[in-house]
Amino acid sequence: MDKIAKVALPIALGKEFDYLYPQDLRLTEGMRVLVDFNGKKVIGVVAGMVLTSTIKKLKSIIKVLDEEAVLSKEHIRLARNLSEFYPYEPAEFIFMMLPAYLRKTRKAQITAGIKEPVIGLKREKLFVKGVSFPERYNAWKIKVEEGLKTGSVLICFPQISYLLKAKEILERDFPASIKVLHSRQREKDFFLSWNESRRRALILGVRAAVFHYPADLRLVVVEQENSPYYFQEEKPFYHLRDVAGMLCDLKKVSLVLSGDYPSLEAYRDIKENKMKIEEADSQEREINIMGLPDFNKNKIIGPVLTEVIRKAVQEKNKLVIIWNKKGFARIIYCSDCGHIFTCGHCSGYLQTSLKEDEASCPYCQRRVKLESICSYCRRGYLKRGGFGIERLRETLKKFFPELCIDDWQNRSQKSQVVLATAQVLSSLYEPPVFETGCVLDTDHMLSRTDYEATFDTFLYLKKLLALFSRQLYVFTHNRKHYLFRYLNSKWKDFYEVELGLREKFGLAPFGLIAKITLRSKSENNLLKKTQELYNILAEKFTQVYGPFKEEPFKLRDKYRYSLVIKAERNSCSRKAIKKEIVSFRASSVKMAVTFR
DNA sequence: AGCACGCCGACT
DNA sequence: GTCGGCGTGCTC
Repeated sequence: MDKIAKVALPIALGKEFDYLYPQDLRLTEGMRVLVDFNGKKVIGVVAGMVLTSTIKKLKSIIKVLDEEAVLSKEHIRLARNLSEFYPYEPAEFIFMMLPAYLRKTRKAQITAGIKEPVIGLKREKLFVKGVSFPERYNAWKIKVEEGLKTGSVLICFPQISYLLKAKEILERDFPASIKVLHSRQREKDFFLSWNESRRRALILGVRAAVFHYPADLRLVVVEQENSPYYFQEEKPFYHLRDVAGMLCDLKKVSLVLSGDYPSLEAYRDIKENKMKIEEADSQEREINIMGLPDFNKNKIIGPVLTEVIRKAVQEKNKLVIIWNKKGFARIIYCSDCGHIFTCGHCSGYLQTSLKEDEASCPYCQRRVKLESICSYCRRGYLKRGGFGIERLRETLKKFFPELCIDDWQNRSQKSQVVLATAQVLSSLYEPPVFETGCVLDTDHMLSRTDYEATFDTFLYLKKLLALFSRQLYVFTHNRKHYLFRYLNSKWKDFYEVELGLREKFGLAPFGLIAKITLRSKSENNLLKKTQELYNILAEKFTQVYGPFKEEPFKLRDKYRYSLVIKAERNSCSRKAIKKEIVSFRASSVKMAVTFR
């Protein structure tokens, strides 16, 4: 008698497929198999075994690729839980859990994962708040030590550079057990590291490492929990915070969130006593808010900035000016017809760097040679508009020819004024190197139209504050914005206000915001389809908004519209939205959904 | 998802 | 008449 395996395939289909296998074959869940699917040989992962099937003509498994299960039953459980939470199929998550090296028909010696019995493990959810990584690390280091006594510990970092910096510190305390998992490793190296991390390891990983956890996991630490890098920006969209939470619930192990400030999601959990907080902070310093007169909104360099620079130089303070706009000019336009140039494949404006006669598209990174006359009207010449950081530096040099002004990358002992974009934030794990900071682009951040703009600006300014040993100046034309009322009070005061607003308007972390983005090469067809979907959704949900043009509207030759559903934040809404998305099929239109 | 099949309008 | 775009159904 043959038995039947339920096989997950690397195809976004809402079900697993049944295949026969001989009874005497040693086959378990989590093993890779080669099967014939629709006339093609594909790799699948056994997601379950059954004795009967409703399908009459079953095919047999061609070949079993592993002797040892690559994934545990629990991994498959987690994939199933995730597919309840997010609008994707278990198979998509199962294949994310597989190291890329094993997505091909490679024979691999896999270490058996061990699942030691856990006796009386006390479980906790904790937020550790501290200004710098060393400060926070000192607070949760003991928990890592404890975890490693009986099993493995996973620490997630927002970026690879951050991970590598932290590794230097962690190596001093745990020299033997560190394994690293990130996307810049070669397939084979990642696989080897993954294989070695299957027992008694301290795993340092980035976002996706959460899917590669070992069976003997005892603790998950999410370092710098408020980082936007923890949200995966492409399909399947997910947030590490959610996945880590689900993983820890499933494995019944502790979760430590670590950061300078909590996300609003984490803060809500703290407030509702679902999570404890430990504050390792030293005293907070003040941010100097420099209100600017309204009449010269377009001038970046005015009397207030000039005064701040003069004062810093006089007091021999090193000054960093932050302006988060790359390059030289932000737009290129014709002096005669006024046409603003795009790359032709996206609707975003081309930008230039000082040195080049080339411009580049901020969305698709395509480089375009600039002609001397306008290719549209053939009359005008090309003009450069807007301020990128390179142009700001050139202008400042004209104002202060006697000063040594450098870019962040080229800073030296001699630099008196340094110009930087938000890249300075990636040096957050280092102690402050400059005395004074000066943020010029706060208004740009605040003018973003999404509801997270104020909160993001708060974090942006607080993070910048931590970089400077003496003071931080923030320039704004918008002095009356509620952010500035709370910037220097207790951080919780701002969180309370922000949380109150989110609750009032049904936004995250209270309401559920689903954004459905549709894209297609044909603009008319796309709008028609988007409206069709709107009508379907409007029947099922009370709050449906759109169609909205995405920014940029055209990206890599595809136009993009989005619809937004506001619903209650529960699994019921998630399921209902997922159901509608799956059943709406339109050829030539691609869809993606994000939950916030 | 990928592919085959069938319908229909456009164009040599 | 035939080419191609698009909707529909199916894959164990």
